[in-house]
Amino acid sequence: MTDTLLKVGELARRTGMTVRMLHHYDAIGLLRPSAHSEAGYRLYNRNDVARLHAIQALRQIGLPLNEVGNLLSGEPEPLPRIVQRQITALEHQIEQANELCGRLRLLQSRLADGVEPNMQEWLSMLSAMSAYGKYFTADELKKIFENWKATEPQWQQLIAEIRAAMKHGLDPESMQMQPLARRWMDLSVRWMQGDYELMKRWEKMYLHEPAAKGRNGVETELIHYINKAVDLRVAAWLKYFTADELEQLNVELADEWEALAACIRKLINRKASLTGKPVRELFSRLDDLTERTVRHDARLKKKFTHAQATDPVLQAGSFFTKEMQEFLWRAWNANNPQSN
Amino acid sequence: MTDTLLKVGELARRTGMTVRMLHHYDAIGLLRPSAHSEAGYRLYNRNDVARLHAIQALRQIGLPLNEVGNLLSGEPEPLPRIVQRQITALEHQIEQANELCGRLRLLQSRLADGVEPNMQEWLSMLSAMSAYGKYFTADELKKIFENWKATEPQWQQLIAEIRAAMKHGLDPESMQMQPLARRWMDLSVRWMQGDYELMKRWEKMYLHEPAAKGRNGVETELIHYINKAVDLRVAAWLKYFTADELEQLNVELADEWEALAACIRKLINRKASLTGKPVRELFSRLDDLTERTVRHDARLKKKFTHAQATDPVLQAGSFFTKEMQEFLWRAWNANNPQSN
DNA sequence: TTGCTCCTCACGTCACGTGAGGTGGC
DNA sequence: TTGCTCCTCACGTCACGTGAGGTGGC
Repeated sequence: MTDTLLKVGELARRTGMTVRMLHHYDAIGLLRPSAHSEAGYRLYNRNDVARLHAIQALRQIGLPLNEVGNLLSGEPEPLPRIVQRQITALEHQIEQANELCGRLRLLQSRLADGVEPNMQEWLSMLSAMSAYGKYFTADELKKIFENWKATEPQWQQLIAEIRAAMKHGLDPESMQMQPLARRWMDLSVRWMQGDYELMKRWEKMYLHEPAAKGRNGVETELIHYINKAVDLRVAAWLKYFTADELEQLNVELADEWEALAACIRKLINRKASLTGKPVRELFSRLDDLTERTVRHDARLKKKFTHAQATDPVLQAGSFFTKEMQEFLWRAWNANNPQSN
Repeated sequence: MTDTLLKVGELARRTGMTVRMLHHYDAIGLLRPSAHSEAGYRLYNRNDVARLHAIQALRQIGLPLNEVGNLLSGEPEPLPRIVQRQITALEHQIEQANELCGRLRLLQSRLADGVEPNMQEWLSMLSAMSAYGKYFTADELKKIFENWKATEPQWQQLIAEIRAAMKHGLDPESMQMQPLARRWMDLSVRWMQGDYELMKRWEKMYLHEPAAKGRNGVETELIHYINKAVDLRVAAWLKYFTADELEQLNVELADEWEALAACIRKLINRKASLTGKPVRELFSRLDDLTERTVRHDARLKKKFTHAQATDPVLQAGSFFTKEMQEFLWRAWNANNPQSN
């Protein structure tokens, strides 16, 4: 059987390449036609065609031309390893693309439920997104944004109050700031669904990435201001608990503590009997809530009660006002005359 | 407050760019410093910095520099649409990467359970993979390969028999070929899990893509040869059924039909009484299997029985040999003297 | 003679990296 | 005077696409 010789155009048509590609492969020495006609036409024989098929196969899996050339000239690197490398590279690339895509979708959905922003707004949202992207995965961001929507009104209210305090020149370490510190902490926990690591990361990002603030973000000074109050509160807790113990406490019961405070207020207002049934029921609820807060750990419960009863900072930041705390104290003594 | 002017190096350091990038942006007119020092140093003011941030944000989402430039010079195309475009493009890119990655993983796993092939084998596997990729998704291929492993021994056996018949010059449309045609069809169905569309696509690919055959694939002529027998068989069925009706038949009971044939063989060998209990039980099993084959459709059952009893091609390709069919006929008449 | 295929330069792409060779500011 | 930063060319990258200008074969 005679060896059929193909000219470039013919070979190109049969293999789905362009003539230019074959010229290029010739130029870089990847696929030299094994013969030339008298007029200088490239003539490809059966072996050349086979080599071209190999080249196409290797290109398919994403190898650059020089690696293809090396492999075909008997480079020692085994193909399985190369395939593995390509898989790893592709996986990485897919992950990157997925992350970016996720962020873009978030951006899109945030647009969908707001007003149409102008170019400036858009750009700052974009900047913020890429800043977020340095610290959080798209999935984390999705959760954070969803929870943000749920807690936004409370944040607005709280931030307004903190801003007012700051404006009045109130010392952040004063006792009046403690209730705001407590609310700040509670809201943070609720926003981040109790994930302390996430909270820390958000704060770090917020303070380090100017773009993260966006157009109408909270001023950095406000963060530093409230952090002083928060630090004081945390320091107070740490006088009684280790950091591990603190993390064990259930901090998602703020609503119930508020409700209990409202209940105490009512009893005070209607001058209820200190030894009456409503007050006894109150103590029962207080005990129950304390139990759940310490997750039924007797040792923690003792420390918790002691800290509340002793520490001025914690008392200042309590859900209960001074008046309520005194009421409770009197009621306790009235109901437990033998103690003390 | 005086406008702080930054030199390139300074700006680069603060924004994580390289000096060369800023030079480039200057050269293409994307970010011109608003002033120059006497010595020709680039001096960037606050606005320039803001513009750079916008550029960075827009680049982050994957826009090329010229689109960034157009947007910043107030191009009418709204950002939401651009974001949507980028999302679509990314999704497409992710899909492509996933497909390729899937194919590479298949390749890898096929390597893992075989012997270590040489370079030539590898290349032909690669070529085959990319040919497959034109017709099937990675998921489809995965299923096909898995089922292949399960049916491979039967295929080998069947193909050897067909090859022998071809070698002996047997007319593919002869009656002797019908049992092979039936087995071919049954095995195809089992391989592709009853997905006719998939079967068609595989055949189309196999005949159109030389690379799909690989190193030790079945010859194209064998496919054409057996197809003639298969076509004859299908044509026979179509004399009695519409194409839709044929698709309704349950074709995954080959094993049970084989078992029934073995049972008949046994009865013949031991010269069992035509009216005895074993034969009556046989008819009961036959009826049951027929019922399930036609999926309990009375009309189909009638057609099915009629076709089997009438058509020479179907009889030739039956699970039952001529001898078994005659035995069944005699037994039927012996047990149903009033009929006919 | 008319198309069609073939040939060899050679520039352009995209967003810079990487020198080369030289000057300005403390 | 010594570093450091700055300047302006200018080539290289990667795998070709796209002409330009000309020749060979039926």
